[in-house]
Amino acid sequence: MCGWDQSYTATSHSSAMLTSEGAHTMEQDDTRQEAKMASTATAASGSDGAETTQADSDVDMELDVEEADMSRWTEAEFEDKCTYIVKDTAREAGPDYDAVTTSTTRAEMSLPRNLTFKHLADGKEVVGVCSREYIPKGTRFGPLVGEIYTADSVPKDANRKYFWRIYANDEFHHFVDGLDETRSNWMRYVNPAHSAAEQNLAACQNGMEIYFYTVKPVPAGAELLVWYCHDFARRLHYPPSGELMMQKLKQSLLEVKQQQVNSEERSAGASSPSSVAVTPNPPKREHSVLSILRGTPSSSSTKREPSRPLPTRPRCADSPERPLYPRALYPALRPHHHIPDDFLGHKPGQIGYPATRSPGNQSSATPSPSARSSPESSPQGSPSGPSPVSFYPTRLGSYPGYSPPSAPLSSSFYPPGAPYPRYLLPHHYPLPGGGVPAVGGIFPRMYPLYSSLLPHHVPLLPSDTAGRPPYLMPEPVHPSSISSHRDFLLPGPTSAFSAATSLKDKAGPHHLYAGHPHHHGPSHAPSPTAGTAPPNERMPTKPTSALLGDSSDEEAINLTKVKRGIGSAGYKALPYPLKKQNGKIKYECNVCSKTFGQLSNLKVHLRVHSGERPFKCQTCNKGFTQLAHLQKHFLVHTGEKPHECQVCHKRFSSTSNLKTHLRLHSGEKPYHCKLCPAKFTQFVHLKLHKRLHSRERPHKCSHCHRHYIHLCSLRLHLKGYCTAANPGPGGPAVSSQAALDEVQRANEEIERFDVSEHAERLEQLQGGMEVEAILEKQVLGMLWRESDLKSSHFHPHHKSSPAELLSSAYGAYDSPSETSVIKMRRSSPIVPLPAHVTIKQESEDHA
DNA sequence: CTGGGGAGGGGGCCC
DNA sequence: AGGGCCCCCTCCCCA
Repeated sequence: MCGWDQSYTATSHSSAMLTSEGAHTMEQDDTRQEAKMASTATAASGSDGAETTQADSDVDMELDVEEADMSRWTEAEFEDKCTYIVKDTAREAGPDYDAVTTSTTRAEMSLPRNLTFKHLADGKEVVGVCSREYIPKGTRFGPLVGEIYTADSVPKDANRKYFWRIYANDEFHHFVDGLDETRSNWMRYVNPAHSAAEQNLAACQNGMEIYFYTVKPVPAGAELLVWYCHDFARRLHYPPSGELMMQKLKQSLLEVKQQQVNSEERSAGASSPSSVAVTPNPPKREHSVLSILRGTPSSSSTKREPSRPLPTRPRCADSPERPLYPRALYPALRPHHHIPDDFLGHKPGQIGYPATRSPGNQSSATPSPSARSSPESSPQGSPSGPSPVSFYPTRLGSYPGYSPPSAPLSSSFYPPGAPYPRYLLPHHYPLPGGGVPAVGGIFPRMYPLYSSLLPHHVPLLPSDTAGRPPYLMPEPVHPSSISSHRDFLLPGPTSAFSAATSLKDKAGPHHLYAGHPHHHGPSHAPSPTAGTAPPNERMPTKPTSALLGDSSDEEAINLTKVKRGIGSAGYKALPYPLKKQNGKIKYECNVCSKTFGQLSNLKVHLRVHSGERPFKCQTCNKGFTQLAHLQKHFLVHTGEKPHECQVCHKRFSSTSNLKTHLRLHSGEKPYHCKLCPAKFTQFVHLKLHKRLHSRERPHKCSHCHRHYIHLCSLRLHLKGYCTAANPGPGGPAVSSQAALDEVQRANEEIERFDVSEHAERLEQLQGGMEVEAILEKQVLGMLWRESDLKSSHFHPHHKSSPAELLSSAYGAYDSPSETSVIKMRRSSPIVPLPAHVTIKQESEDHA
């Protein structure tokens, strides 16, 4: 497949000089096509395989996506099963757009809107990519964009930090270089995952492109951290996780240390730090190391580029034992650099390799940690900071050097112009002449530890590749044959992973009234002022597809559906999980698990998660998820109020508001306060009212959560109505559910009493056990009576509540006579209601 | 603080 | 499958 090739630290790929990595001819496009075909075939066999019913496929697929361990997925499975596609934000300028036209690079501009960059605290430098919103599992980002190099076209001074290898038929095909921010996309900024736990993206090669798939839901604000998918790692002989990688690295370091000892014994001609990395005449030991590591003679490997079997990773398939990141080690080049003993002394990982192996000039494919700025993964130190040893604490347990420092990032951490040389790791495969390639891509940014262990501030210079014939790719090539399905990706205004609606639906924002902010062009005609045109001229009627094909805003689409749409034979899986509830098929939302009886409802619902608002108001440019909402909204501008109250002839713009209004006439107040008799016509009013009851309640029950304003209330509660405490004498039995219900009701009544003026007055008048005894008696009496009256639940007449009883015990009951000195502020909490009135009980008990 | 209205969002049902 | 319509709920503003 491909890899993060990182061998050189040159600042750009401008040079046409061929690198040492190969003097081979470039793969032909048809090869890529073959690769894609092969990939497709693999996908078919790796996922659904045999014929299944559609329903089965759907369910299976969804189960796969939701529950499957994606770490075991093949790249084909990722391609087939992932549900969402997030496309890059389209470039604002033309194809020649670059940093000249704006201070923002293309790479930054390409960031999907559901993502955000992580910057250094004091700078603009991008050090990572975070999610802006929840991103569901199974979302695909990509493809990776960058300069395309074949083995022959790689500039000799190319900085390989951001190199990714594209393979065709298990043979190297070309590089995608994300180094140049004006030619790459945002994916270059994604940091590598240091562990499987933190990994939320899996890098895959689908066709001839690199994609990142979410392997777990990514909550808003979380940093995207990528690691190779299983296939990817396996083919590169990389560990399947960051942890294992670190084990490898550690072990490599051990070997490095050994080699260093050996080299120092026999070689006194150590190169200077700067020259070491590019020493054209590598020490002999490197040769042997390479041979050991690769299981092939380094001499041969140095002459071939990955596209050929010899030097490429695929070629290493015969030596599975090969260290995964041997190339990350090049201590021999830096005889004096120090490798912390505590680190080196660390027990090697399980995936070991012969200790005699020497890292030599091999470099690691691990990404640099440049973007790791989070507290948990921030890069260590700065080029001029403390020693690497001190920079890498032991946070990662067995990978001490791996853990990020607690020290905050400094802008100097990533010197401009110097693409994180400090964190560059040697490339995996050997270079001719033993040069030390800088690592790049994601991995080079991944292991600060590594670089920290390298000679201090030694820039990793390009290996000696002079003399190679220059080869220039005409343009970054994105094998179109591979990503043909992307042609079906259509704009989605705001979302990164819009639902898998139909292509038609995905064709673009239904942009009737105003230009979408992200759309550019003629469609952006100024919208008329509200009310200046007849409503029927501007009233939203139907979504248009005027912007169909304008992918500028498209960031997501249902991958599965797209595939089906392009005729992927045999693929029947739906992008939506199917569930059966009461014998009916339900469509379940991948994000929130909400189910819908109709697929169209789910599709509309998915806009909630995706943020897609296809229906735009031309007047105010506000977007809506549904046309009906836009239509309703439009009344704001027209002033139209189609709904009239038949009682007072007042008009309303919506039926909902009319209905609320009608309660004023009917007297219906469906929202009742549980703690007092207050009732409201609108729920929001009840909510506001409830704040009144949230005042301090100093008398807390030591057995349960209840707390009261008045001590007498607490005492009453403790008299036997605290289910957490032993029921007191006379207290209700709590052994049955019915009894529990009784107690619950009693406690509710006590609470009502507590917040009532009765409690206030009673506590002032007297108090003590005598009062409580009376109150309790009344409560018990209420409960018994209530029990007796259960059969006549809809007793038309007033039914005494505990609070009333409590009050009446002191003559405070606010009976119609209203003679008592203590009156309830309002009427009784329980009042007869018209049969047609629905009481909307509060669902939650509150303070 | 209460009460009324405006506006928007989500979802169900039917065509 | 998609669109249309409707309802319910919620939030906000203001008197």
